[in-house]
Amino acid sequence: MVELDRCEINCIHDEAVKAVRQALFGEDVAVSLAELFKALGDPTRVKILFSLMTRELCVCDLTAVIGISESAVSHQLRVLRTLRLVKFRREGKILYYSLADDHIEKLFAQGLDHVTEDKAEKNEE
Amino acid sequence: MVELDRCEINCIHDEAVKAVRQALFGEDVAVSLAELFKALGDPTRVKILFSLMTRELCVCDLTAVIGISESAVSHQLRVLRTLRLVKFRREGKILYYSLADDHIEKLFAQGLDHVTEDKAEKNEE
DNA sequence: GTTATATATGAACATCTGTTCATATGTACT
DNA sequence: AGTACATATGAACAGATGTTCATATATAAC
Repeated sequence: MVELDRCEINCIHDEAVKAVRQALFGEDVAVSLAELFKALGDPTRVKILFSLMTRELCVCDLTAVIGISESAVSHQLRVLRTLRLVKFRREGKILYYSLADDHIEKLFAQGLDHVTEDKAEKNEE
Repeated sequence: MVELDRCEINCIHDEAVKAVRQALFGEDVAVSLAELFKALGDPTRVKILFSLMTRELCVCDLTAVIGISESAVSHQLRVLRTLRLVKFRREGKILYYSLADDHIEKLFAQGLDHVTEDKAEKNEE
């Protein structure tokens, strides 16, 4: 947190700023949160996660479901693994991926809520 | 949806793929969801939104709270506005921004859940 | 050991993203 | 009209991101 005791500009509501700054979580939390959402912020990864909401799948299955290269899927799975959004179990040569926990489903549900509500609101496109 | 009647590779679980493909939402929904999450996937925007969870603030306030340039804040507010995550009201020259609806708070709550749970799990860093 | 299959990974490259800087818009006041 | 202030916006540029291609693992079967 950069401690700016007073900003040059003068339209500032001092008490509000002070209060909010105190309520604001730390830089690390903001970054972690952003990383999580960023991981969810790609169509390919959204499809992967949504696919895994139905059942566990191997990399090949995901390739077939989503329709992109195995390498691309694998790379994206790594991102999701790093952020603990998916886990996997090995069975011979095949790796079965599944969702790491149920947070993702709840996040998706909330997200879909917002998206569909938007669609209804603007009523077009 | 690209209709690939059969993939060349042969580790595929046909029924699973078929079932998941049918359950999978359309390309447009995936993209919309990804766009929403992508908007939440940046530390600056996370801070802006979290700040607005406390109370409505003008651009200057946000600049002071977060500690980045007014222009940067303004650009990010545009992103958030476009995705209907924030709204604003004018009072003279000052624009007061606030959260567009309560979805964001719920999304943040879920996200924080995941992040803090992760932290506890790996128990380090 | 070799070969085949399933997946992972590194490098390369084009595209996207966020900030900065300069400039424009809109509102209030004189 | 003009000036000042709050915010928006466009261009530019560095850094991040996602895919492809080639190559490397890991397991199974021979």
